[in-house]
Amino acid sequence: MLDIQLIRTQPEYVREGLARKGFAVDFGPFLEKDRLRREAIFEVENLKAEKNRVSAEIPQLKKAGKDVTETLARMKLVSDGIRAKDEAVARMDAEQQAFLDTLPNLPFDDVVAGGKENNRVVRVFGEKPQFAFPARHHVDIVESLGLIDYARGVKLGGNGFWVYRRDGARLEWALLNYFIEQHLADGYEFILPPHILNEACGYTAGQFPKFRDDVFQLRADEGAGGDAGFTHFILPTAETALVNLHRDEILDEDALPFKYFAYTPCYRKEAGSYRAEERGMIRGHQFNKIEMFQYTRPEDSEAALEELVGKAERLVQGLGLHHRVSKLAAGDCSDAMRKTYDIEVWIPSMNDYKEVSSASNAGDYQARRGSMRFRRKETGRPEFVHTLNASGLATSRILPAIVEHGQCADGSVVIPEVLRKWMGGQERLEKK
RNA sequence: GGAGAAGUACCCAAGCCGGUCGAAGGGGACGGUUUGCUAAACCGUUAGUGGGGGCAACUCCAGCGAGGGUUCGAAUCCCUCCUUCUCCGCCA
Repeated sequence: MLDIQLIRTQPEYVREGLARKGFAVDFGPFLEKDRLRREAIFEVENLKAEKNRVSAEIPQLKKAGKDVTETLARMKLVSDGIRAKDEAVARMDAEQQAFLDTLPNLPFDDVVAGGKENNRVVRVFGEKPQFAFPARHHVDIVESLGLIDYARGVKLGGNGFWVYRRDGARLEWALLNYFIEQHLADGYEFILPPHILNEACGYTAGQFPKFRDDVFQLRADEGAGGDAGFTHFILPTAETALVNLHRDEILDEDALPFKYFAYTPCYRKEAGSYRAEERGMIRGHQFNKIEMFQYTRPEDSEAALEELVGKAERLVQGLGLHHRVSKLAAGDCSDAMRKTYDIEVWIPSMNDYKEVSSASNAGDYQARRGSMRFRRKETGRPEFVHTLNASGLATSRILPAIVEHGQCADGSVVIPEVLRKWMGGQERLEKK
């Protein structure tokens, strides 16, 4: 959610920022409605003040033995007026909130306008691997080595699911261990959150109401639940859980920044997004990811974003995978984000880079939605924190990259050094 | 899953047969007096927050788990939901 005060005082600045995201808006009608809304609030609050005043007098009048029937009748009218005006204000509030909910976050000033085509590569690590033999697709490799069982994944869950087996499961787990070890070494707190979250979590993250259809929702029990009959959903990323950890809290300034990481599978519908070139495990309904998350003071969030990107990059570098880092144009950032870097790893079979981490600064957008604040010692006043998130990392594109980058002529795969201690010391994945 | 009980400010807790109750009391915290220092004692302050109006001083509204309802008036009565505790059942 954007600061309504900012829209009131600098509508043109906000309009321009949103335009860079490709979001066109005219605040004229909004500001006029906002004015009427505040007028109505003023009126109804004056009525309430009168009601309170007279209500305090009634017992005294009674005590003095005066007849209050006329006063009661008059107050009945006042109360009816309050009720009617309250409803009108509630309608205006709801309309205003609905409008504010549609507004994406404002990109930072250094984020360029436009979509994907304006993304800029800021760093490159390593080079594209060259093979002296016909390089194979990761699906062929993992199937021939018995690492991933696609057919049975489909049997169990349908298209978009797979089963890790033997060294495949072990490699997946080794990756997660490698990530966890790094984050612990960097002083991040390890979180294992619930995977089933309530409605408010989706709202705070900025995913609801717009992206409700992208997640798996759980139908409420008979008689319970919200309008649509859904009260909970399965998280599409651990970010959704982590951003809600401190919802409705006022934090100590001294305790900031909070640095968290969480492991969860991510569950996504990915409806209609299947593409032939993404066969395998590039885009599934369930994938494993470790998510990093920070709560910072506003003045610290830019540095925190660089820290998060750096951490994600080092993880990929530790695996020896060729990758690049891009700064996204405004239109390619998620709605809730002010600035985003993507880390993309080279997938030889696709002749392309695929995202393995996205690091973003949400500014106070999520903090406003979820009311996450800290008390500024200098002023004693609460302020909204900034929230940042970054994958660190998603495995489902790392594992294909590892097997394709490390493949040998004999069909075996070299295991990255850093993972071997979780692979029983094995150096290679071989046909058993 | 069933049956009970409870949710009040930073914490504990009174109020709960409706009306100067936005809320007694205690603890804690903060400030002060006393003091060689500390402690103790005593005095004082302590609803934060969100939202209106006002240049401002200031003022008003909301708020006793959440949301509705009854009433001129609700912490107090009614309904729904959430959470916690106790007991029973079931179970990894």
